[in-house]
Amino acid sequence: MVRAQALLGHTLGEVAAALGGRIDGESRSLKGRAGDLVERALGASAGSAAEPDFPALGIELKTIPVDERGSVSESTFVCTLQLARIADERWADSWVRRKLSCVLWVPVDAAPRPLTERRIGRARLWRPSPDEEVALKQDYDELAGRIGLGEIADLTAHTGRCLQIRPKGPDGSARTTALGPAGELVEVMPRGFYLRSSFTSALLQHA
Amino acid sequence: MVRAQALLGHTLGEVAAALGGRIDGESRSLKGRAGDLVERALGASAGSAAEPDFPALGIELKTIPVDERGSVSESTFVCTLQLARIADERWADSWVRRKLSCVLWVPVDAAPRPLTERRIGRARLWRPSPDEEVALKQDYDELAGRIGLGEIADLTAHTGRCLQIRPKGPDGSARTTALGPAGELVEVMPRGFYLRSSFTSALLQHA
DNA sequence: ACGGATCCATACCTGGATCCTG
DNA sequence: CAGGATCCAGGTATGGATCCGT
Repeated sequence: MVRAQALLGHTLGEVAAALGGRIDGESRSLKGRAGDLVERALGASAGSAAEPDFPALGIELKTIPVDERGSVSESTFVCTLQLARIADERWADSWVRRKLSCVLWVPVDAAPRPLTERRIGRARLWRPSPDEEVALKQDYDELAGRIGLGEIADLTAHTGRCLQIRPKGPDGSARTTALGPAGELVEVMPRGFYLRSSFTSALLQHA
Repeated sequence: MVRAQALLGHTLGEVAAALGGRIDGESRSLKGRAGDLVERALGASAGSAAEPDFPALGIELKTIPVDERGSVSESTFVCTLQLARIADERWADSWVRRKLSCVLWVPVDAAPRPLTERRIGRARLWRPSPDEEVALKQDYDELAGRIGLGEIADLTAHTGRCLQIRPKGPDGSARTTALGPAGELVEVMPRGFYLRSSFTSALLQHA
């Protein structure tokens, strides 16, 4: 937390310079760079799989784009759908719940200016409140239930008040195998769980 | 085959130049380069997994180092041991057999001179003869049997007349999980199947 | 001489997210 | 404006084999 507070008010360009890195190029070529940069700045174990960013602390790190009033401007990716496992996994043991059990949110200015000039906001360490967890569980159960019924191909991002399912892949032609309504194999685009910005905006206000 | 014959007598440097590539550096930094180069020269689908190099033809491509008399100077890697599957897989359905069912051998001069100066020999399209297949099957059954008994940790490259098992990994610290004699989990170095050079020397003489 | 150790290229997967068009 | 599409980095796995000490 001390390290995270120390970033408050600094631009991403300053952080990059301090770490000996650069963040140049088109904005669409920089999608994950702010996240990578803050991971390095805080000493997270980058790129490791199936573990929190700070394994010893059980903390997940997320940068989150906010406007001048503190509203979140984009949804937040949580994790990939594991189509093979989701039918057997209850909320209590789900990857989504583990990922969201303890998150360090680091707001980053989302104004339309060069990444190097955007400033880092006040970091918040968050655990879901009882109300938040109920809301997440309800969405999860509904989404997982529909997948269990083989309705994955018809599931859109419209379902879910705080948690939704959206495509997650290199492009629209990506395919993975899932089970259809009659138990048959169907090819669908890989998906991921995302948090709606209304949910993350609210939790940042509370925290 | 026409393309493969066309390479006869040319140096790897000539082939690299024709393809717009280079093969510089220390010899130990060039271990797989001859193979990569000949793949490109013959239009093989490089790097694809679980498929032959020429999927439509069912042909596997292997460059093989030979001395001036045509003797093979190194063993030939066949495939990785899949410790999880090998207990259930019979020779007839094994990855080893599929890999070796039809191979285009492209001899490459193994003399101790720069890779660019080494010459390509006469390519042979090979299928195992009945005798060769019996010999391979016997070795495979013995090796797979010992693995099935949980003896993987004690298996050395001494076992097998034509097919052997040797380490295959980035370095000696690599580890994978296997089953020991009492069904317990043991950590061992990843292994691969290899053909002894006596076997490949003989098959090149016949072909 | 050869068994154990090692080296490179490339594809693939996961984790980091934001882009952008109807 | 948000659902569907996409972009980059980095680690891991696989495929190409030969190196090299005992």
